[in-house]
Amino acid sequence: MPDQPTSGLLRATIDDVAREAGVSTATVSRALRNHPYVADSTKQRILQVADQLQYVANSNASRLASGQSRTIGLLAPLLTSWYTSEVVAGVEDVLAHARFDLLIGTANPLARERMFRGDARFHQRIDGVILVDVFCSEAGAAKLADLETPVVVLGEQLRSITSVSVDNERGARLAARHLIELGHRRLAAVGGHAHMDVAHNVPTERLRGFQSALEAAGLKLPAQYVEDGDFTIEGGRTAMHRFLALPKPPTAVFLMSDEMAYGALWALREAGLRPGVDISLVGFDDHPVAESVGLTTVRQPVREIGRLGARLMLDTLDGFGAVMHHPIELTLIERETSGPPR
Amino acid sequence: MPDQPTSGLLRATIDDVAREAGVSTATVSRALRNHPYVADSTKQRILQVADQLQYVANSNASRLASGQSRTIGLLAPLLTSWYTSEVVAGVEDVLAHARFDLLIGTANPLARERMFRGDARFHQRIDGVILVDVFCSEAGAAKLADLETPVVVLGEQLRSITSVSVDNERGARLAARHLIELGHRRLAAVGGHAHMDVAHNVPTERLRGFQSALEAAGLKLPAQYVEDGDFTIEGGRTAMHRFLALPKPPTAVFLMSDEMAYGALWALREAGLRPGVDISLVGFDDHPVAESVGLTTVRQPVREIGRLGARLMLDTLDGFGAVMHHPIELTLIERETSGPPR
DNA sequence: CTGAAAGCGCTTACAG
DNA sequence: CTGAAAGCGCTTACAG
Repeated sequence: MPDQPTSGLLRATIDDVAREAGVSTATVSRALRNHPYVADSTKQRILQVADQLQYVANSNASRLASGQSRTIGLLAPLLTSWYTSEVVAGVEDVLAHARFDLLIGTANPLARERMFRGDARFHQRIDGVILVDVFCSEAGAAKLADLETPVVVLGEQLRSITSVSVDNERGARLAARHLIELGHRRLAAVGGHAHMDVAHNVPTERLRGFQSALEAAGLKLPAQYVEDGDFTIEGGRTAMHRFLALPKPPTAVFLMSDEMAYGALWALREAGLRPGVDISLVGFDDHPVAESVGLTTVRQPVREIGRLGARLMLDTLDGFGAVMHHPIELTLIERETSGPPR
Repeated sequence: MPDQPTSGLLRATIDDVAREAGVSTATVSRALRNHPYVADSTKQRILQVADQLQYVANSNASRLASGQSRTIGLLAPLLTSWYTSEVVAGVEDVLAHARFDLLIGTANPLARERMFRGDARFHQRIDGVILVDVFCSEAGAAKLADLETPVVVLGEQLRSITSVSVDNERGARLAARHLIELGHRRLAAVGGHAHMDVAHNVPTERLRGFQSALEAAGLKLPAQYVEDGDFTIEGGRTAMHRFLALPKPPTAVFLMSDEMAYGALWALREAGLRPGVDISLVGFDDHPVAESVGLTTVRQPVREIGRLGARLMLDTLDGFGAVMHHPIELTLIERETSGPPR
């Protein structure tokens, strides 16, 4: 039976450990946080007593005393999308293990403004900020780099800030080339976020990549073959219906998210058309449901992106890790919704 | 320009507000937290100064001083499922607005044991616990009710503990009756979690309801018409393939989650069978993708369940809210995967 | 209705 | 390598 210097119902405090180990609380504090200059024998004894008493430092007290919040802020334009939830899950996972809290906020214009301005009251509560799909560009990144608060950007490649992103142009090219190789000549693309006040580089880059692959094959992308699908199922459905209503509909469509592709699949069913036979579809993400509907798609390891982002933030706070860009691999997964044109 | 008694870069503290308003910090603390016995004029002045200084209490300090952690624990057997993520999103939403933290844990046997035992060290860090789909039964609930820590149970109807749940038997009956009315006589069911060490009432209740509806119609549910789909896409696919391999396959299948239904849809496509024509399918949840694949399903407002659970917890902590069960409405959504048998 | 003061449980210069 | 002590920013009996 472990000794219980206080009532069995109360959590052990640092004083309990200090008393039991016959040292001061300062030494306990140092020993438990691996500070240098603690005699090895002392440290061993403290560790043992702490373990015996099942001592865990009160995080409110240690944060108050140290002035470190151990809290990371995360800003994203859309919190409810599958993509963002996955990223957040990855971030949360790593942060929780490091005993950091996560403060999530929407990247509305006000929050962005505060970020770029380096609003002290905003920063004082957090040790660092992770930006998910918040369009910065090099100009904004330069300002961010000037702040006292460490920033990690997810979804965009930046020079002056630690960032992790996929090569969107390449992903779109993968999709386009696949369809071109199958023999398609009339290709269309569905993006989104054109209406959002928060600028978004993702659809822009993907469209550029898609376009460049078409051009390389001597093909054109007419304006009526580009639609805004709002990155939602419903948006993808509407976009596909628009294509189908065209005098000369495309034979293949690239949708910049799997969710939009589900909407397109829905539209095809409504029109009595067979995906991969009458019209080919390629998505982007490899969402959990994609495999079951046979969707050909460009896979990106979303949760991994979140995990890596969190780790980079932790490294930065530890003083490790230089500012650099971390590219993430993209893979084309061929399934049943893409096939040769009729 | 607002006065800045301290450097513009530092967050205002309660002392700044007290000095500026010409009162003591005790009065500021009371005024800001709506305590009684603060003169109205004093309160107004303090509120104004606080607003001007953009004062926000340091939560570490207030939690340390008050001894209240303002943290709710959440335990669930499976954290990565869509269902749990939705519940958590609902809980988090309400809790964040109330400035409560959420501590998420897996409901593994150890954690459960600590719960039921009322382990002090576990409870000392949280103000309350929300249990999501952790099987308790009345016996376990009675023990939980004895703890000092408030508990809210989600997913099971209990007498001695505040709980919110859907009527699983009724939901399954809705699905069965719909299929029977369409003319089906050979009905099958896919559940899951039979192998989990954490007992699970959900599939049990749904199976019971399904069975009772069949019996009421003079039908039987043979053992080979019941499969464990593990509540995953892959599990649903495997289960459906087993049914199809039977000498006399069912003409309609009830899957206890939409994700399993996606797997069943996949299996049908692999077998060249048309859902709603060759075989009818009914799911459970109304997952975001369900509508786009035309899945007939029993809708439950999952995020709402999480929201309500969190609100009940907050009410309990405030001393409001009696122990009671809160039932949630279930609706059958008829779509294209269900139709008359061939 | 209000204030002086103790205390929450840690961390961290400072001195030894 | 170690300890005494101040301090982090609040809350809350206690006294008035």
